[in-house]
Amino acid sequence: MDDPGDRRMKRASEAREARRAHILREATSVFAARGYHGTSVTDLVAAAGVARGTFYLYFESKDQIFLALLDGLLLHLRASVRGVERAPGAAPVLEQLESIAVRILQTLVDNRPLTRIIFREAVALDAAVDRRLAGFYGELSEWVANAIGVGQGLGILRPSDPALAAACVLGCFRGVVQSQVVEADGPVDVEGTARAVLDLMLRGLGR
Amino acid sequence: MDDPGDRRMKRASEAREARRAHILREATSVFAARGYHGTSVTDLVAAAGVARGTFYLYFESKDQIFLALLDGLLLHLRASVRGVERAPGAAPVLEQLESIAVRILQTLVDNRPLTRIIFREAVALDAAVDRRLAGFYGELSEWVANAIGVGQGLGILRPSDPALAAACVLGCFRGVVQSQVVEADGPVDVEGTARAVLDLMLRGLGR
Amino acid sequence: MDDPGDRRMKRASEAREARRAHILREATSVFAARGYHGTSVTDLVAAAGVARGTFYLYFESKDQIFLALLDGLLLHLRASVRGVERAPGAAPVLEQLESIAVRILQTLVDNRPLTRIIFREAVALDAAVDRRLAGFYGELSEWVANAIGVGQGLGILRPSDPALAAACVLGCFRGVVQSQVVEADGPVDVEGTARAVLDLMLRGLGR
Amino acid sequence: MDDPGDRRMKRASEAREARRAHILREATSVFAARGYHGTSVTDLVAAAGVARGTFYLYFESKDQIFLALLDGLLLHLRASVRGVERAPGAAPVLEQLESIAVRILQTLVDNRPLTRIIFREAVALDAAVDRRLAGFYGELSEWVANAIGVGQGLGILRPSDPALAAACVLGCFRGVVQSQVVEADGPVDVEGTARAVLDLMLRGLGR
DNA sequence: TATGAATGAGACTTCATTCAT
DNA sequence: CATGAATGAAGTCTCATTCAT
Repeated sequence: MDDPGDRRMKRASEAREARRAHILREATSVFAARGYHGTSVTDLVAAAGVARGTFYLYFESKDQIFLALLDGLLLHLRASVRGVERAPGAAPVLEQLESIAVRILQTLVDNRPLTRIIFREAVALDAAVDRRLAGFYGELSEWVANAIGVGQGLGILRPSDPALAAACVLGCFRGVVQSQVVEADGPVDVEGTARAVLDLMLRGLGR
Repeated sequence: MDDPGDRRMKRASEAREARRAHILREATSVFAARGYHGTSVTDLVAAAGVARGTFYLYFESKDQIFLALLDGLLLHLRASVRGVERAPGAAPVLEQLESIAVRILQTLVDNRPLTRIIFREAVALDAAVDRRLAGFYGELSEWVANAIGVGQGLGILRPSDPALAAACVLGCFRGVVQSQVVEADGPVDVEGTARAVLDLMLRGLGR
Repeated sequence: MDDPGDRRMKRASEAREARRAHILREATSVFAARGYHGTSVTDLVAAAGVARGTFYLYFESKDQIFLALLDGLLLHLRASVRGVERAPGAAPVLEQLESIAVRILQTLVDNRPLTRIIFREAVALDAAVDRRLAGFYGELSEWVANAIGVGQGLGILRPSDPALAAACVLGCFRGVVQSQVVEADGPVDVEGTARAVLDLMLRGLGR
Repeated sequence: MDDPGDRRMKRASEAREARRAHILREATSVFAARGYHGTSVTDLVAAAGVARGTFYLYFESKDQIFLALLDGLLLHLRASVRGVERAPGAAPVLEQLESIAVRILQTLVDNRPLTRIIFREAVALDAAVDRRLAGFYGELSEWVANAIGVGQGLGILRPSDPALAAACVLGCFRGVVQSQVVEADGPVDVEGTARAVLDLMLRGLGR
């Protein structure tokens, strides 16, 4: 243990990781500002302050760095979504839902540039990106549909097609994120917004 | 009348219009299949079976043909959105809303390939296209927010931030279109879906 | 004689000639205003008010109409250049030279647009144009060199290399035309200028 | 000093300069052979033996490489034109004029291909090129007219319109260059020609 | 590992010329 | 003869990626 060769390798590997992270971070801003198609590799290397060749030492292609960016956000988002606990002593269901909504919204606010990229460029960039996003969205839909189903089973929610309802809920959420996070530029009242949206979805506009 | 010169001109003009329509129609498929950025003028002329130069006889540029496509859809959509009538003897408000929702949904279903492009590539296509889409979305948001405000004034809807509610409603609708029209490939129960979404938005998931 | 067929053919031929002349005349202005390369066939047909196809009924190509224009000017110029008469009773040699200079200058002034084209576009447009202009210039050089040789033989001019002197004389003339006819836009004192140039060439700047 | 980084940078910079010069040199031949308008970027890269993109690494456009070529020549020519010194002890005025003429002629002979292009394509190449050439010609005219004015003031030259005389002188010179440098292909007796032209311009053909 | 010059496929657009009507 | 829509070769320029140093 403590072999100098290992140490050197470890340090080198850390340096490598740091550089990769640096390029990725800078790329986020550039992609957010200019869009995927509006960004050239020249822009990316200029922002990161590295040579063109260096870029390809860390990322296979322009597609791949975009994919890496995307994966970073998806990782955060996945961590924000947790199953609703029904064990005795667990927090009330509504509180749980609210805290999930808050966490997701917070993650998106914290990663505003990245969120903008994804919301603006949508899909159709690349088959790989497509699959990634579609996959995540699919998971999310399923999770929401499932949660709705459970709620209906518990008698908390009224009967309706869970898949359609999930599409509605996600779309609604998406719409709010679009207007508050993507288009607007100011601070977001994460908790208030999450609560308002949930309230709207649960009780509707009517009465 | 019945001057042969006139007749010839009329026929020429018709032929011109037909050819333009043909190129436009083929372009829709190509754009839908390959995306806006993935489509080159070469693809467009190959699909339409005309020479490169011919394309430019009918459209100024790749941007312009896409804009023409988009404008066609926006025209239909705008026509689908009408103010709610409150004159005595007018149809009940809910029915009116439903019929608006049905018309919009139907238009999107009727123009599925184009709808797919727009939903998939979202914004960030082109400055001009961007402005067009953003403008339409802005109008729509305003219209919905306004309608909600009116509803609240009439005591039909409960109080809430109309802008946020509008973002929710549009997002919700968008989410449903995404899942039923863009991602799915089968026939859509336009009326049923519209009714279900409206019901959801008005009464919520709860109870 | 006076066969109606002949008459019809003649009239048709005249009409044809008139139309050709019309296109040619309009082309002169366009070429003068935009240059050879800056002029498209579209410009030419627009100026003449005929269809694209019609243009090709009268001229083989864009090159050929330019050549035709050129030939028109060269025809005029050639007519202006005559041998110096030495027969007893002929006008004094100097007077003859002056009148030649005046005639050439006048022709160029009368055909200002065309003159501009030739002076500005020079050569290198097309092998045919090249040969035409080079041929005319060669003839002119030879004629001037010959005249100088004759003058030297008569003891009117001092000895010098006639070819070099001819290049000088023509160049000098060309320079004056460039500044007075091509670049300037006002009226030209043809006689005064011709006399001044001749005087300069014969007696020099010195003393 | 002698930092390897510096050395590498210097070598790279030299290599860059060399390559640029190489492309420029080859371009001269191509332009001379095919004319400005007859030359495509494809021709230029083929002649230089570099890839399409490489060309644009060194020159902004076809216009710009031609401008660079032209600027090189104009630099030389401008350097050849100096004011006539009248300080006591300066060389006699005539000798000074002769040496200016010799230097200009020599520069043109040394850059025969480029001289040919400019004389053959004349103006109307490109707006920027046009302005450059017209500017230089204007300067030259002014300089000559001014020199003639001075000569007239000193009583060395006889009275005449300096502008017209300048046009004559430049045209004359131009004519000689055209016949000896542009059209002919053999060696040029630079000194003899310059002396002969000056003599002709000063003393005229007459007597 | 880092660099950045070089590459070349491919994008968009123009325009002289043809040909069916 | 007249027309003008159609053609397609050719032109300019960009940019993701490679590779010798």
